[in-house]
Amino acid sequence: MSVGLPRLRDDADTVRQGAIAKGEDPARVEEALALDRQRREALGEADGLRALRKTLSDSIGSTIKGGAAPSGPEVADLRSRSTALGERISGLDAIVTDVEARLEDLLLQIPNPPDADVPVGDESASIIVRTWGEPRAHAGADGSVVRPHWEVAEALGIIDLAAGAKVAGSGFPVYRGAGAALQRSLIDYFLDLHTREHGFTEIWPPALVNSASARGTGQIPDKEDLMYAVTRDELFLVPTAEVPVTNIHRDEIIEADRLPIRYVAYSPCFRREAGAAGKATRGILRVHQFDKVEMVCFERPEDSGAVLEWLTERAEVALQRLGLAYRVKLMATGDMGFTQAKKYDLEVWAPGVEDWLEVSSVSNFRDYQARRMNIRWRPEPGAKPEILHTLNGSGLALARTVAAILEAYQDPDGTVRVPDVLRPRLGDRIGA
RNA sequence: GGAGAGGUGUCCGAGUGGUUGAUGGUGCCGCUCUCGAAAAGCGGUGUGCGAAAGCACCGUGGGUUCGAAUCCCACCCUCUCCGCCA
Repeated sequence: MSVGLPRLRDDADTVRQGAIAKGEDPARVEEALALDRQRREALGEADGLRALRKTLSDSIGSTIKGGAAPSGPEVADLRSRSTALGERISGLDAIVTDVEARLEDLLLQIPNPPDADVPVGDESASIIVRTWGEPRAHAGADGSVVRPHWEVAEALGIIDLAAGAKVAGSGFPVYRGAGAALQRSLIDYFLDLHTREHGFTEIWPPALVNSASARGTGQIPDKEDLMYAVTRDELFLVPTAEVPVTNIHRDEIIEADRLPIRYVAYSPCFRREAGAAGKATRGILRVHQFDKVEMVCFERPEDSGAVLEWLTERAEVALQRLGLAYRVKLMATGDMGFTQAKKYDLEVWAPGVEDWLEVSSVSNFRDYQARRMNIRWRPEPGAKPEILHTLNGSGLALARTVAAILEAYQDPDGTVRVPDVLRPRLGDRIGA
């Protein structure tokens, strides 16, 4: 992903301000502009020399055809001049290659400027834009308390962390019985919701991707440590379905009548999450493998702003149908990451751990991601292709949603009521 | 995993070292003809960089050469047959 060179040249100030707002170094903008000038200079000179060489080579051809001896003095002279040009050209090419590599590297370090309506500041500047539902209190009127999901799950025998640790390692939960069925049901319910009611096309993607795809969505180079790698085959386990699904259209030109393209995909997600254990990682709050249904949109540039709102609402519908209280947070510049122009997080209330858990992140990348992947569209037949806009959002991530269900639907006797929409699939109660 | 065939423009398909960015067909756009359509005819029609001239791009990356879509090497992918498996 990267900021486009034309924008960098024409609108350097916005890019610079955006970098500052996101806490990145704005000096990279000037460095990139300088490298861009260097590149164009060397490229221009090399192109001129190439044109000259082409003329010379052509005249060698026509001289020989005209009857001159291929090894005669006339031809030999042309040849040596052409060789000399070739040497100068390869010298310039080496410069261009080097400058381009440095430029590309530098562009990767310039963040996507945030939209104008994104609050500037660190985490504390993020805004809760709305809240839905009534958060259940941790303690009931009768003095009972809602237990954290790992206690409930263990008592019911539906999540077995120890078994997962034995067969794979810490952070790889085993779901058992009704727990496993709950996973399957949620995936199935979310996919049905988004395909039947929201018009998405279902995709079942590969769970491993090659390095070109990992590069396309920006996991390489900056977030490479996040992924599990199968080095023997140069493949990576997907950290999110965003990676395989967005890459479907890498290096394509899409005709206008095919837009928008909206995919929804389930995939397991694998994340190394090298980091500390603690309160935020207990139970299944932060694991190495979890399941997620992801929505990915390819849009006309003029639509992406409105589609971000729409996409956020699609994720909200999933939480509403499950009857889980949640809040929508508009992320501030310092809290939103490198590649997004605007991002909402959905946080569900978990009364057992007494915390809001992030279960969905919905982002508009504008042209940043699509440029990196070279995904374009043609506004009209015959028109010049333009970079399109991409967005994605979880709809939803399972592990934390499951944690919220186990806590919000918990009864004092230790059993868990099944949310209405899942009852046709699961029955009325887990643990009864 | 083994053997063979092949990767060229929207698609099909020519092209084995010198005006080939690439013949031809097809698709698409425009015009002519027609009441209209079809048919027919004529013209146009790739992408990137560049202010432009121009340069680059024939799976990818190297190499040979004055000059490579064309020759050499490595890799990737697709298809067919065999093997193996869910």
